[in-house]
Amino acid sequence: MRATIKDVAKKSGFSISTVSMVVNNKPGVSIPQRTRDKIMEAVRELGYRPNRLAVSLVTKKSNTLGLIIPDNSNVFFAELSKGVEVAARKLGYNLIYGNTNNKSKRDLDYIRVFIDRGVDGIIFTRSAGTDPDDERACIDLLLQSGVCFMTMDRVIGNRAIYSEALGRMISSEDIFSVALDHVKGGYLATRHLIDLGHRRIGCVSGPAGLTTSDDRLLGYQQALEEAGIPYDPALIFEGDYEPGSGATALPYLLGRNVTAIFAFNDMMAFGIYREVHNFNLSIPDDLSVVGFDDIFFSEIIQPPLTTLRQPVFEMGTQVVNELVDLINGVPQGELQRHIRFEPTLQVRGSTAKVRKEEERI
Amino acid sequence: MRATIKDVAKKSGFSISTVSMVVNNKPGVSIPQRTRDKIMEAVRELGYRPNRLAVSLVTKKSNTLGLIIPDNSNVFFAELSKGVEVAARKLGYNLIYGNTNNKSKRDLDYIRVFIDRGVDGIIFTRSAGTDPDDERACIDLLLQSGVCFMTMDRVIGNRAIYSEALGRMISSEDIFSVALDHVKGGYLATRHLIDLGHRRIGCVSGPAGLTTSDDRLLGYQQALEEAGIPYDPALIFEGDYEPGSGATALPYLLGRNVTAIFAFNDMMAFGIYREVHNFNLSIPDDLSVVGFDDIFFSEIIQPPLTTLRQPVFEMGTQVVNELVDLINGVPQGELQRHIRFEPTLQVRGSTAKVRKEEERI
DNA sequence: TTGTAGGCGTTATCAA
DNA sequence: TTGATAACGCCTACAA
Repeated sequence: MRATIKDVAKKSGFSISTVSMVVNNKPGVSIPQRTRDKIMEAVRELGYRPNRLAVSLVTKKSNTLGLIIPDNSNVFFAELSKGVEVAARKLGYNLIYGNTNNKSKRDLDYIRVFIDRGVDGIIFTRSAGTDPDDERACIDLLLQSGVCFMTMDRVIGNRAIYSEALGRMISSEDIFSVALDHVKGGYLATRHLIDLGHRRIGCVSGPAGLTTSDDRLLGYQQALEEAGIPYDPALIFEGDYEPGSGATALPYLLGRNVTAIFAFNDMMAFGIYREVHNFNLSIPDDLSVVGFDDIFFSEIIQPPLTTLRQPVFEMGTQVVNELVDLINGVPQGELQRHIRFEPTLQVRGSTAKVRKEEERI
Repeated sequence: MRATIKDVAKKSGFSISTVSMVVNNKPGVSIPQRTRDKIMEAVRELGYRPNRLAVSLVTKKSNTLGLIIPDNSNVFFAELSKGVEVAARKLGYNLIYGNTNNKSKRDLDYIRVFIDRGVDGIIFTRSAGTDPDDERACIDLLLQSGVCFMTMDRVIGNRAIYSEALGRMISSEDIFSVALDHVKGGYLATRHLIDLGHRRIGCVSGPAGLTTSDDRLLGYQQALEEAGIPYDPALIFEGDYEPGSGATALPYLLGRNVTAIFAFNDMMAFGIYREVHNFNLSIPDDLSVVGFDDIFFSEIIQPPLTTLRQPVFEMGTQVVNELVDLINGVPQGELQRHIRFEPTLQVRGSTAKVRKEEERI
């Protein structure tokens, strides 16, 4: 069995409280070096380490942050988590992950698990699951429990949601967030294609309801409008951010004579890459493709993917900093409720000028 | 503040113990439906959920498994984790992750965190960190603490390590493991290249000391020997399983006139893909490449990568099953200490017959 | 400087 | 069928 503070007390000949003070280096109390040495020796010999469960139970602090991400196997999230982890560590927090595989039920599960296990704060990137009840349940749980939390990447609170915990509709003021300016990203991607002469630009969007998708679509529409190109909803194929839906979208969009496709993330763009061979087409000669995220593979794939870079590391750092401020009770006035980052367009080989004969279409 | 069992007791008019019994559905005690209803109503109204910290403190069970993985951004581990997570869920366990970024100090950190927070079991895939002291410290901590644990993928215990906890050298019998038959994988990869006529086959290995690398190298040597090709250590470039080292290895190996490269994982193979353009060479015409892991991208990259497939999902499932058996005290005789899976060669477009003029070399 | 005692939120034992 | 009460391992006033 593992040594407890009692064992250390017994072995060293001092009382439990003295041991506790020494072990935790309590400031303000002066304990003779000799006592300290004796106690620490006992600690070493017994291999004593405080039971965090017990400590948290009484201190109500765990020095642990919970991170909920929707899809571990999307490199974008993996890289985002890295930023979070490094920042958390730097501030002395441990990080525990929950991966929901985009199931909204698991969002709820993990929030529960984290709260019940006393994390100090939660970083929440919601799943793409479509059940609105689950979404409401999540934020209600979060709000009601009183844990500090930040939403990341996929923002919550821009849709009309009634919160029981609040007893009113949720506003964007209730929920802090760190994310990219997705509208701008969508705009830049589309604008780039328009500049290359494309006019029939298809989209493989993400699930409707996710800000990452809705906002990018908004940016797409803005760019079209600016260029005087009418918006055609038939050119939007709703994907799910996984490669398969990129592949599915391809024949649909080709059937609508698009000359370029804006995939709302790189994974789906890869799905298009994989599928495009079956149509005997080549990127970018026959079809331009723009992705989103700029994950590692986008650079090495052939042709290298034109895409929008997200400053993942910085974003990860920011959520943690903001969250920890929140935890430490920094006055809300000094906190930025919504932090937005700028996407940058990485032009690579997957986009090219539209071909002359296609321009006529 | 969050509602406690006391609040429920007060509100419902019953005692704490009765509430506890009802909430936990204690078998064996018969409590009138009317009592149950009243209590459950109070539970609902107060939104009561037991504090898991307190529960774990007394039950010594947390229903949580800790998973330590070395590199979140390597899709292979992401997919492996998925299998683990699904299996854990199926058995009613929650899973918390720790990502070490291949820093051996963090292995230690996470093991501590997990133990101190009372996980029921740990699945440990060690980092590639090279400090042997850390490695020893890890297993000593694990062994000494008495938590159930399994090593996964990267096996521990095949090297000579002295354990203080055990008071003797560690043998492979002390540590359970689930992994691929890496020797066989190395053999199959090399054999495939030999069958294509290659005789100067370079390797980009993983860090020496990791079984995944050492074993694959062994397989490589076996295949060479079988074919009567002398083993040339100069053809082995020690990588770190990250893409960059694939890129670094390329000029080194090309300088040694290899006609094929066996990269010990797909990530490094991608590094080679990225770099190969700078040498005006093409895969597979000028250079055959074999990877290892068969992650998603290997199929869509051009040319598609010949690689060794690991049954990640099954492996994830197995570790969990085995670990939970361990936790439940299944007699050790009924447990398989070391479970090995078979790799399968996926032949794709990155390997081809060696060119005639090169065969002479 | 050190020890005693109370409490954190539960479960479990044993009476009533 | 229910309710005290003693743990669990630790921290923290408050006393000594």
